[in-house]
Amino acid sequence: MDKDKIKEIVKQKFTEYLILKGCRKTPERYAVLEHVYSEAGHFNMDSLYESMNAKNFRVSKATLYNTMQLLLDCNLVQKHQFGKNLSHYERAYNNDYHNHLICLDCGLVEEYKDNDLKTYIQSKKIKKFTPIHYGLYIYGTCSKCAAKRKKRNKN
Amino acid sequence: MDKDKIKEIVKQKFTEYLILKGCRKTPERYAVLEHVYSEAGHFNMDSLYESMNAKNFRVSKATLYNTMQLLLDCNLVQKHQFGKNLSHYERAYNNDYHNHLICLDCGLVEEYKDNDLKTYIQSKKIKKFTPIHYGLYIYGTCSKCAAKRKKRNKN
DNA sequence: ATGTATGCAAACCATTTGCAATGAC
DNA sequence: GTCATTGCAAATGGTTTGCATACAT
Repeated sequence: MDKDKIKEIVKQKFTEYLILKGCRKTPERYAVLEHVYSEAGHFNMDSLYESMNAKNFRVSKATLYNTMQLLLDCNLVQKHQFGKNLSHYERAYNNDYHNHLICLDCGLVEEYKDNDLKTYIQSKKIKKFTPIHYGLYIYGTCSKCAAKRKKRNKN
Repeated sequence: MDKDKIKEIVKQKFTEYLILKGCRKTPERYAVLEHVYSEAGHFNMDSLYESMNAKNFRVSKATLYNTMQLLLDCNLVQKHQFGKNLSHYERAYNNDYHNHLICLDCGLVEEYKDNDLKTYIQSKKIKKFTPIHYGLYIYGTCSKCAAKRKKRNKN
């Protein structure tokens, strides 16, 4: 789908959510949404803050966190934690579902698509629990670090 | 398998790892391993610290973190982060594989077994990546919070 | 004897919070 | 005009680090 079309739709969804919750429709909130949906893949608060600054839209970290919580609540953003205490985020609407491969040594995160798995997980019915989203994280070593590890273990 | 038998084996594995890495076999390290394998399910650093204190084995937080890193490195412990900046851990050896259901509202974490999924994921070959372990986290609302949410959204 | 591991306290750093000023309604 | 939201700076809290002491080798 067209990127502008997607932005249009998520803006609409966000507006509905803000109205539902009785929250104000501030320019800061829409700017954050706009920038989040301009990011190609994962980002963290610092990188988002920097990229918004670079595009001359200055919001405080406090507002960034506040707005991100709203976006998480209305499922327009998904949050990830890959083992470190730095949260990663990515847009959730119209973002092809993918799992994550995380290198335990260098921290590299790769996306890994598996539609069979997606279908399987989504077909599952879990009693007494209403799933909203999920994440599959596969931890291991990327090819580069696997080589380094081998070498290191010889010492 | 018998709990004492498991402790015996992991102790053995830990010893091998410490020797491989040229690390010292200190009583603190074995005490941490022992306590970790006495925990029924998930725990965090604070709860482990408390439970070790309660059993009159006092280790510093620094040593706890240091030792946990070693146990992670040799795959005797698995680390989880359920969306908050508090890491959870659980023993990894002979611990039936299970996925996690996390309630976004109250933070409750439930285990959820699915052996078909386990088999499926483990059969996957991923190029240029060597998997060591993985985690499937399903976020949503538990039955209690789903009810509360419904009510809240009416306001 | 040597140098790694420990305990303590301080430092770190992502995230949260308190509060005065701003601005959406 | 009212009160939610913002920006700033300070606080929080899990984790990490520096360093003197203890102890495994």
